[in-house]
Amino acid sequence: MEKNILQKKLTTDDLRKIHLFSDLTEEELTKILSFSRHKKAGKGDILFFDTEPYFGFHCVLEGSVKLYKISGEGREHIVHIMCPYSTFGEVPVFESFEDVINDKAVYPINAASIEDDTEVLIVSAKPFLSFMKENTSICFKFLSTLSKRLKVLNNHIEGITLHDIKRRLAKYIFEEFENSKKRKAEIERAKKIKLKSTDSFELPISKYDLAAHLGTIIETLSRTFKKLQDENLIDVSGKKITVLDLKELKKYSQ
Amino acid sequence: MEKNILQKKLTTDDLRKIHLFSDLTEEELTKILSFSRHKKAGKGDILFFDTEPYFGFHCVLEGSVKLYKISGEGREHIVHIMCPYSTFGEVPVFESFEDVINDKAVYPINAASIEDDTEVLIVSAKPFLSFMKENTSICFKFLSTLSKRLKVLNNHIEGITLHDIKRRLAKYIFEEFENSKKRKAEIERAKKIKLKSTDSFELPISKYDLAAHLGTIIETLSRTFKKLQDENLIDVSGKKITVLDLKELKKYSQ
DNA sequence: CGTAACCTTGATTAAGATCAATTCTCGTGG
DNA sequence: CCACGAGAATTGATCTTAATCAAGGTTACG
Repeated sequence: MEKNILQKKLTTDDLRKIHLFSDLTEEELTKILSFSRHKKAGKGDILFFDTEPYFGFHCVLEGSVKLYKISGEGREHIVHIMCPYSTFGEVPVFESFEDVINDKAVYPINAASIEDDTEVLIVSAKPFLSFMKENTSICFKFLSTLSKRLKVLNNHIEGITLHDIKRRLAKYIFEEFENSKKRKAEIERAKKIKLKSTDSFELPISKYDLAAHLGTIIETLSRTFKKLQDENLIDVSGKKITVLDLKELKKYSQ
Repeated sequence: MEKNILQKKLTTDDLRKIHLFSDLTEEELTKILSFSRHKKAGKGDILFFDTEPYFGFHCVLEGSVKLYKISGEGREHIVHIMCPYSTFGEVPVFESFEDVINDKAVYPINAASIEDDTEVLIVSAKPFLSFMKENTSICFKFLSTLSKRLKVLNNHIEGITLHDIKRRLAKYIFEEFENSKKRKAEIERAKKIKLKSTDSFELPISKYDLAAHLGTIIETLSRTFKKLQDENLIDVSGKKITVLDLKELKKYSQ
């Protein structure tokens, strides 16, 4: 089973699923494919690291990717967790066009896969910049993407600076629970089946990564899970979280 | 001295100083002026608050403005401090065009003036959106603005989550010192004069605001200033900071 | 010169990190 | 099928940082 043989060839249909490219024509997508490449990554594989010379922006096709910073002592803080069809590492493209052209741009953050069989698309920045000059409509998509990201970051900062860990965890669980319900409804709609309803969901990331995302460490996370459990808001069993009191959880988390 | 009489009329020259509008034609600037308004604010005056219905984006013309979040207990965290000619509150414009059109957008953060005689320009979002459809070149400016902001926020998160207060303060002082040197050089160039060289600068914001920006409180900030002073890195006298050991300060701050 | 806003300093407390020791879980190979 | 070991998660004891509470001191300004 040679991996290289299995590696599928990217098509314009793959690109079309990416929000950023959703309005482009077949011809435009083919153009983008011509300066893009495809990469597979196992759990923990680094896609790029902070201050590494910039090549281009990435897009998750399969699996998930964490964007994180590391302190001098090796402590990690996960700023973003990217899911399929979202782009990342675009900031340098727009921050300074000159720097990209002159190969002076660098990645502003670390990125690593957090799942096995993660697949990403890598779009080379320089040809993309000239592409964009002729296809300005894509600018609006980027503006929307970056604006949403800014809002997420704002909320992230708010959480870290103004709420304690219990609240942050409660908020994470509440939001992840709502997301899981949405995803489930999506599947039911797409496959026209009815899934059995449940108040449980699986944590999509490891507890280690969750701690690093909430700005804490795994021991504290463990204790905080227990506190929420002791208050009968949730039940924790491995990665399975059962929401016992959604109303209270929501109230508490905001 | 009636304030309304003194209030000067905005001209296209005022707009031209704003990076965002720097490439626009006289005609385009006049158009923008037609749906913009001018506002004066004293120290502490609120420009908009979190979740308030969205009207449009702002730009500092004079003075400075803080963007901040507040916790349930009233603790404040300053995410950004905006200086003249920088825009803020643009995120809702791009985050969802529909929400803006349907008057469903809200401001994502609080904004207040932190100086007396602050002046801001307020650009109405709806007419601006249609303006932008015909002037897509301005998109690139916005992309650049938002990208830079994302980078700043990333660094802000990094500081808050991975560095202790002493390091954060050292970094702030180092950067502010470098800024003050740049500003001074700028003035020398513009006015063709030679200012006497110095290792001092004035804190551009109150210590209260600085604490809220560094993610701490004023008592801790005071103690941290003292620590840096005891280590002979800086000297503090009111708002005047003298850098005694720039090399060490830089080394320590990163 | 009086008072309010701002800032500093000290004593105490609390949240969460660190260190250390188990326990749990799960995949692997005998 | 069980034993083993590695990585993940939990739990406890202790320590550190920074927040809180409380009291003075400075400065600026009418």
